[in-house]
Amino acid sequence: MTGVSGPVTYPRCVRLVLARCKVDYVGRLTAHLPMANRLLLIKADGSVSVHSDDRAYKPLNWMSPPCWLLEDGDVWTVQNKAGERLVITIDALIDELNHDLGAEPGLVKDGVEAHLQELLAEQVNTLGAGYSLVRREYPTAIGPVDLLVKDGDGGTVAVEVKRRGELDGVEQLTRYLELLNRDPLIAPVQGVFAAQQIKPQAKTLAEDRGIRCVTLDYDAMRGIEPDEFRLF
Amino acid sequence: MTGVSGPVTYPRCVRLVLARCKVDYVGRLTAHLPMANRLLLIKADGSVSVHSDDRAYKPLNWMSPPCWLLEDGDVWTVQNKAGERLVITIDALIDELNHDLGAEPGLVKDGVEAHLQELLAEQVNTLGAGYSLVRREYPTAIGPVDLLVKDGDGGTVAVEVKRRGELDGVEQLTRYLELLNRDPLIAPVQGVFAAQQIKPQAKTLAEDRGIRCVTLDYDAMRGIEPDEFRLF
DNA sequence: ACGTCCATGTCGTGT
DNA sequence: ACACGACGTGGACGT
Repeated sequence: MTGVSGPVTYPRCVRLVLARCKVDYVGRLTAHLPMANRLLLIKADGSVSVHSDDRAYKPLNWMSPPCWLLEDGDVWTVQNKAGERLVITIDALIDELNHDLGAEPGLVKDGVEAHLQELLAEQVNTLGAGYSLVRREYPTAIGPVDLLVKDGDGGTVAVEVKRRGELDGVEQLTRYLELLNRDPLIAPVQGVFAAQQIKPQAKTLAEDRGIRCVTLDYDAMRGIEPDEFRLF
Repeated sequence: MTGVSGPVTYPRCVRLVLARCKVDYVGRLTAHLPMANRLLLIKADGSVSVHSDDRAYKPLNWMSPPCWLLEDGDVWTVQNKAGERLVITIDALIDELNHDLGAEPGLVKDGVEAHLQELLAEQVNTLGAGYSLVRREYPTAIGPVDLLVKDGDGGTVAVEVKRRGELDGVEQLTRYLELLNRDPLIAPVQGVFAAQQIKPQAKTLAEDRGIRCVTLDYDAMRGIEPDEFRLF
């Protein structure tokens, strides 16, 4: 009805609306939803998502924060700074539920790539006798190498760590190796592709390029003391 | 042409539950959510997702269909065939809302990569005078090349079409070119990287590898008749 | 079932 | 702001 201007504070409330509506999105692409019953989920972060009763957790349409919802009668317009627009036209409200959920303590994860890398950094001799860590996230012009290590003979080795080893990871390591091997101060650099699971194509491509593949056992690694402690 | 997924009828209801709960996921990784108020969204497709009041449309935890929800008192266990488990322990139910949304007519999209590829296939002379289409999705052992075309001199050209041109796309085209150029019947094959927007690094890498970069204007292409019609 | 690739990917991190 | 890489990526499509 009336235009809203100035700073908008979101109610600390999740808002669930069941409504018969149609939706149009114009942004990175254009998309249209014909009139039908849907769930509109408006979160305290300002996000709006339009759900049907399928597609798992993915909405049919959505707008991510930061964005702004303007309710003008039965036309709800959600817009972001980039000019993307989500226009929801309400034909009929079916039901609505609001509630303040309070603070979210946060999700705790274990077993992501960072943990693998951390464990392998502590246990580089998993890769071979006499191996030692130079550093994690070794910086290069095209991004950091997961682990830079020395083998038993003092040769340099670049290690790419993945949970799941696929083609992309091999390409990534290949780019690093190309770059590192152009530097006469550090060349020659060998490559190691280390992952919990390595897809056959990735293994083939890697070995075709002279990259050694190592399969990691996260549970075993988690149970093993760091290299330093094992010296005693 | 249009991304229409036909209407699907589900017999059940969307179920919205506000509850104080804790959640544990054990599967591809392990994750834990301490006790707090959350939105549980159970869809007719069987999916379960646990939302806080932020994170845009992404749930904190979820299980995708096909999966099965077992409610045993205040302990809800969702499980899939791979043995991944989501255990939701309910401390208190706050509110609940159920409704049969009925059939979803389906989302219609316009402007995805497939449309770009389709338009460029009709207008290959955008790439150069005398260019002609051999075929879309030209099959190779490592996947289909978006467009295979002939240039004005009868030389073969492999085209990779992207909405946004990034490094991955260049790597992808490079793999195709390597493979195609090993086949004496078709070699030499030139590469063209065509996208609505090409990132500077992708452009640099592509041109370093002798791949030509072409920026596409989707709106303009949509307004242009196919090559065949323009011959008259 | 596996491989490949697109996605309004989203999200964090470092520059 | 941009670039880069991880993600329980998810999902579609082809073999």
